[in-house]
Amino acid sequence: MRERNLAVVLEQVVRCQPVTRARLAEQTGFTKTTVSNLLAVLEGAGLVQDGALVQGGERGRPGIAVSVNGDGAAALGLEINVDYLAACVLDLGRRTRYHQLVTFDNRGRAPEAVISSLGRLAAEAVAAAAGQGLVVAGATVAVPGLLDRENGLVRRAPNLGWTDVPVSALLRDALPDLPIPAAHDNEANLAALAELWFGDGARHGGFIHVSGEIGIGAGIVMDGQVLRGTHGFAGELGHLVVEPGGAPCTCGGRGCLEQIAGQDAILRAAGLPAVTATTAAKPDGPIRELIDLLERSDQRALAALDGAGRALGATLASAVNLVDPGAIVLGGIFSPLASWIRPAVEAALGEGSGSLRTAVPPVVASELAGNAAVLGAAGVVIERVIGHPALLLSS
Amino acid sequence: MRERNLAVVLEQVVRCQPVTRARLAEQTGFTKTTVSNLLAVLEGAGLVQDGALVQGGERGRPGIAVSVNGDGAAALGLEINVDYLAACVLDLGRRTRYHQLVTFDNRGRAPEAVISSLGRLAAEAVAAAAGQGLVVAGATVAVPGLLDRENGLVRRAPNLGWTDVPVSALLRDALPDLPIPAAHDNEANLAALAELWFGDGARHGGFIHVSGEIGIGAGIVMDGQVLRGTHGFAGELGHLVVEPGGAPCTCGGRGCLEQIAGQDAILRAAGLPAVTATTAAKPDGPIRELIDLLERSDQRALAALDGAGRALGATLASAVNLVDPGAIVLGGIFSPLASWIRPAVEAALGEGSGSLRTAVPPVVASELAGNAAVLGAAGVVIERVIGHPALLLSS
DNA sequence: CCATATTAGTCAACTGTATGGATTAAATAG
DNA sequence: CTATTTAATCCATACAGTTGACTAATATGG
Repeated sequence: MRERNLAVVLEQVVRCQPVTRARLAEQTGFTKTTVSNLLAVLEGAGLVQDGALVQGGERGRPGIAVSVNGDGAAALGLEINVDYLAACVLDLGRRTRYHQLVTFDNRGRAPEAVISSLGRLAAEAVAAAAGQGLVVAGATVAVPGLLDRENGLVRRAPNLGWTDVPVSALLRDALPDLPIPAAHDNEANLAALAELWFGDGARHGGFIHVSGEIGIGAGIVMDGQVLRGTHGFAGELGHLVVEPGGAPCTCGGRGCLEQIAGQDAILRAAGLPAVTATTAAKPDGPIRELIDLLERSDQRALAALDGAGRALGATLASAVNLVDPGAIVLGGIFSPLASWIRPAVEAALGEGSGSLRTAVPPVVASELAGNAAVLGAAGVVIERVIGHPALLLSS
Repeated sequence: MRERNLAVVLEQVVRCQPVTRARLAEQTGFTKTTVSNLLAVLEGAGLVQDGALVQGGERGRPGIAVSVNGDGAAALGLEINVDYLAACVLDLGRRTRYHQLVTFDNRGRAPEAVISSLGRLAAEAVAAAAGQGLVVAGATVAVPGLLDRENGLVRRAPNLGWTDVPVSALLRDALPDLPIPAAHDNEANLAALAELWFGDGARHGGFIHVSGEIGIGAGIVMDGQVLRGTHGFAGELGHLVVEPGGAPCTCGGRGCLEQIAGQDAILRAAGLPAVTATTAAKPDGPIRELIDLLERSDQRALAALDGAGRALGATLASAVNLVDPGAIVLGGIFSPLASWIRPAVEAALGEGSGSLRTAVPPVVASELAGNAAVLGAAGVVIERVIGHPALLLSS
């Protein structure tokens, strides 16, 4: 019971950053006494902090501003991707306190070796956090693959060549004991959640985050949660059929979106060499080249993006009819390409989604781009801490 | 706190129908004393009942079987449709205790008049329930239209010709005071929930319930909840595009599924006269005629269903890739037509959904058919009672 | 057949947690 | 400087679930 109420108060503090105890009591329905008691516990755990005096209304005693303690607990976000490893540390105020990305060709490397490297990266991050007075409360790893949440396995990560790897268990060994045990989740889902927590996805209620990487994935966020599906395979936007009977796809189907609007397809259509694996929106790389062409108004490149955008928009129209999102967020490689691809997406989306609804959801570009997954991973930990502050009481 | 714990215990009782107090204590984590106390409260409210002795393990004192009181509280489900009104009463054991359907052409009738008729039907149902010793705890109305849950309005019910009707508020006036205030919800969503609660939808984890009526709708159930979407418009399966550039649809698009696999389209393709409004799967009616043709192996009718099934399957493939359901449930008119339409649906579904996933979800026919919506409406009330038993304590 | 082990359920005292009302603290208004 | 208003805390009370002992009802085994 205490647990739940601690969470309620902490959530409220997070939502209304500097709040007085009196206002918290109003909002949560607890008495002022109870709020004070609960806050005392949270303060003891280093989660909240008293601040300056705040003049609430007109007259009367000013209240004490309570806010989240940005120098207490911290969250470690990790990411394994095809050609890099990344780590970041966020404090409870959701500010980035540390960020590191090391290029690394992980294809074919043994999972244990990769996780060992990741463990070193994580240890550095924990040390850096400690140097800033932060205590890392937990960690989450973003992995590009399908996972089995029941057994804590990464079932298949085709681009890494992994099968049935217990990533979080391995990481738990590599990392010093954390109050919140290490976990892993799908990269696309975490990127979508990052958009919810750190981007402006929250303003739209629910949304679909489209992440273009090697394939095209989508994270569907509704009611503050990712739609995972029965087996955790939801969001396979890239394999919706755009051209019935079109080009064959690796999935066995024909005319999949991925074959038309995927990274390789776009590059090819723009006359650039396709790459087998690459990171979305990295400062250098083939996308940079593509953007150079686009900025020079290269006709072929512009046409490539128009075609991809139309296909993407048509597919998204199906998704909009099914899921009714409040917005479409373009992430991954689509984020830096947004200015060129958005018009076509919006046009096709408008045509395809019935006029029954009042308005077609707006199409916006993600501001997080390539960092979305790591941020989302750290965000998961933050949410855990906020939802279960009791986990940090023992320390 | 009491509220929550009462709900926890009651939920557990519902799940494991005849259970002893000792087993409940194990399952819920409460102590035996607490379980006894909570059960005493629930028994006082007429929600649970002690039964016969039960020999639990090998030796030792036998336990007392606790089960849901089927003769205490009851749920009233109502339905407004284009050409009929329906009511049903379910007890907490989920048995149907009363069921009534009156044919009624509701098109063009004033909402107030319709709800007044519905109120009479509801009053009869309440009286019939009382005659069986049941006390109706609450009611929910199924309405064929888009609704605004924030303000409790039916925003648009095109087939009824309604706009912005406060259905539940009107019904609250028409019905005697109920412990749980009357509510309304979308027909398609309630049908999907009925499949979850009364059909075998629960076995599949999450599923998509396709209800063919005049249009084609879908209720997407995941994690025990309907996916509503940001504006409540989710599940518009009928307006996914199957034939880009195909026949124009009422929604403004072209080549929508509804124009190929909707009731009118199927009837037309089978050489039967189209009807503007009709009830899914009613014993008589055009669907009956179609089934007669099919049973006589009429080629044209068979071809019509094959075509519709292929289109439906192709569309569902998109939905499967996006949402990853554990099953596809064919409801509405598709339920009685399942034997003829399922093969084509499965074939198209198999082709369209990528081989990334282990298995294509099974396609099954709903057993509830036309009654799904009313049952779902009553089910909502049952779930409310089980989730908030405290609401019935005052009485 | 009776003692013992085993399981189900209840009773009485205890503990933790939130509530309610009164109290202290700190500001503004007149 | 006093009255008023708002913020936060203190203390006694009530509620709810836990703990451990106790009674009840069955099966096992000598």
